[in-house]
Amino acid sequence: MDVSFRDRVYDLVGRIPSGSVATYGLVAFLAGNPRASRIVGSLMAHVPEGLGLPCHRVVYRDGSLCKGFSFGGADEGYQRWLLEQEGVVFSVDGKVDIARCLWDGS
DNA sequence: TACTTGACGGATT
DNA sequence: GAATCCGCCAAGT
Repeated sequence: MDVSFRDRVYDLVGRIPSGSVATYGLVAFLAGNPRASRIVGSLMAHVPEGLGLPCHRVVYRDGSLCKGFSFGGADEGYQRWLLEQEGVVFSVDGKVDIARCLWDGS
């Protein structure tokens, strides 16, 4: 395969449907490296903006977001707002309800 | 070219 | 239940 792990991650993230979310670990798993979750995060932090990847749909395993790092906005509330606009459900904890909105990779 | 750091996550202590 | 360790790949220095 002449495609890098990185390219697979970009492709997968770009396929996350609106109203669903994926976790770093899930993307890493689908990309072929179940333990490379941190790599996914690292890639998201350096992903070319030109690809227009919906990075805001990628969250932690427990549904929380990266505090201090938001997508397209200066405050973390922006990412939550974006997801809510897409129909993603949030729990009372202020986290994404991944039990209901987790993308299954289809 | 080599080393270090980094949006994570699961297992272990 | 909380804290720590290890593993993975890419990008920056």
